[in-house]
Amino acid sequence: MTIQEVATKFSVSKDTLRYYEKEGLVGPVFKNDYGIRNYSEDDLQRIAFIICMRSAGIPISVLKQYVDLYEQGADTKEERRLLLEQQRDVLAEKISQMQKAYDKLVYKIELYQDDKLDDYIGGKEI
Amino acid sequence: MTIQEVATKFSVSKDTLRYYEKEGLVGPVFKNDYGIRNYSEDDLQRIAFIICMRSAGIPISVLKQYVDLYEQGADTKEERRLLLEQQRDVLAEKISQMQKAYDKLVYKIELYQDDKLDDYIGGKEI
DNA sequence: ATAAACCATAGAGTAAACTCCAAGTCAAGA
DNA sequence: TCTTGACTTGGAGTTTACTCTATGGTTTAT
Repeated sequence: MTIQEVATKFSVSKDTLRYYEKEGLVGPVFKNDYGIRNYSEDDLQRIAFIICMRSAGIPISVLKQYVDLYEQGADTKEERRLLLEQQRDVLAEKISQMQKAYDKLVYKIELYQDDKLDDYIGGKEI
Repeated sequence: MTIQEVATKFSVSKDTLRYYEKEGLVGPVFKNDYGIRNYSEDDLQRIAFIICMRSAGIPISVLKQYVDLYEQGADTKEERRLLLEQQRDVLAEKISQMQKAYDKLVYKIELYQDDKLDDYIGGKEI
């Protein structure tokens, strides 16, 4: 699969794919005699994982750590599990924060619909 | 309330509070003869709102827009409600993305607990 | 055979949101 | 009185994650 196809499939730019590879999150992807990338099924699965985690805001540095552990082999399983558990907890916290903000927004929108909101600068409810 | 007290109350840095003020999200906060800030109750409510929205990832530019509309008075109510509705939808989408990533993490952790994960580089399941 | 349309690399540039620094003012305690 | 510590400002610096640019090679259609 060419870089353009992968980029389209995952709705990211080709630059981003090359950037992830340079950072060691993906690949190294196989290249033909002219240096053109040809993504394998395994590459695609890795990319899917990375993009999913990135879309949730998990930093590249953490994903890089995980990938590095993975490439060190079975000895690091425990460490990898721990890392995933930490990130799961971070995500849970973030989701709860966003839910709070969401609820506040919904409440505020209701106030607007009921025309119950202050109109003036410095009012209690912005 | 002094800047230090506010910073402690909301677990942000004093620099961040001054930065928000410079960007026009908050205040202008009242200053005494020596230029020292004294935050009012209204300032605190505004700060609570801003920090809640920021913690959910809503950009400063969008919050600035909202604040600006607010300060233009009652004529902008409709526009403000629309803006909030848009941000509510953006948040909903983000929460769903993060939930997906969370579920994937939980599943992966289960695999680790059951020792069902590939150990080798390039394996299907990273 | 030449231009269009891909691909490549290295490295510079960008945007967002802080975060830090230098230089200075003021108030209180030893 | 002098030092310590909290505050001020303007502006520079940092981090993260891309994104773009310049330059150049390869295939394909006219």
